Amino acid sequence: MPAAVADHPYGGCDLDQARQLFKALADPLRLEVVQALGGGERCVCELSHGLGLAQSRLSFHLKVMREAGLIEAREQGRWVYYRLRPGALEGLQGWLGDLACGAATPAAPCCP
Amino acid sequence: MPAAVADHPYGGCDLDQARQLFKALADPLRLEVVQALGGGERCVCELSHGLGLAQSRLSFHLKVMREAGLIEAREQGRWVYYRLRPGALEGLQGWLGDLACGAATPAAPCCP
DNA sequence: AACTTAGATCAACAATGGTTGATGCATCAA
DNA sequence: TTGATGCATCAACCATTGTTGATCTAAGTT
Repeated sequence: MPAAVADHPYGGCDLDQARQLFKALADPLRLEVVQALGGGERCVCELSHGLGLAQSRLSFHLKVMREAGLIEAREQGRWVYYRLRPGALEGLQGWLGDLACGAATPAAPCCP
Repeated sequence: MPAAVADHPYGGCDLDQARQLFKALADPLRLEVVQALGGGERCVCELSHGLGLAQSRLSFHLKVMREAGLIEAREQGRWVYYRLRPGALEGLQGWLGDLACGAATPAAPCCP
């Protein structure tokens, strides 16, 4: 089997980073949160009210996304504001771009 | 809460499609397969030998990815060749791009 | 100091997802 | 037609994730 794709031709994040980010994005509730954060920074109570979520449930998912490096928090007094980590999105886009490069090559016949 | 992100400003796939693709990418084994397919079309036996996987296990993951629209199959005689669906990768890149647009906006103070 | 509110964390439970070995169904070769 | 090979599918089991309600801490308020 020929080599697949070089490691980071134009700036995609590494395999494990990508996996964690994909996992963080692989949940409907988290995607809603991510979409909300796509409009800019939001505080937890805003997200919780806006999406109608139990606080504990939201907090759990925020943690998952934070630990994956998808979002980051800014504490201010009694509130915590979350935002998307721009590097994360770029990293994933890059990773996907890296991947797409060679993907159109047809297979050599398998076992001729 | 202000509106988040418009539905498809420049060609990202829709929310549910994105979720399925992210889920399909959120597994280490599947990522290895995807990376292999990044080098072009491969037949199942090639993948199975190349990655040292039990046939049943590989077949399971190929199905997950196929059903998510991430890869597609081409049958030829006794073999089945898989490749990445280019639209899938572009769709995700677009979705991520859509998202990144407004993400830098700072939050209005939450409950002033 | 006593009270309230934002948010994190925890423990118990529920649900989803992945692995393994067996079986089935085509296709090709002899 | 018989036998072998490539791949999909199934059922049973195991592992990882998500949910819920309770509890905890740190700011703010009065």
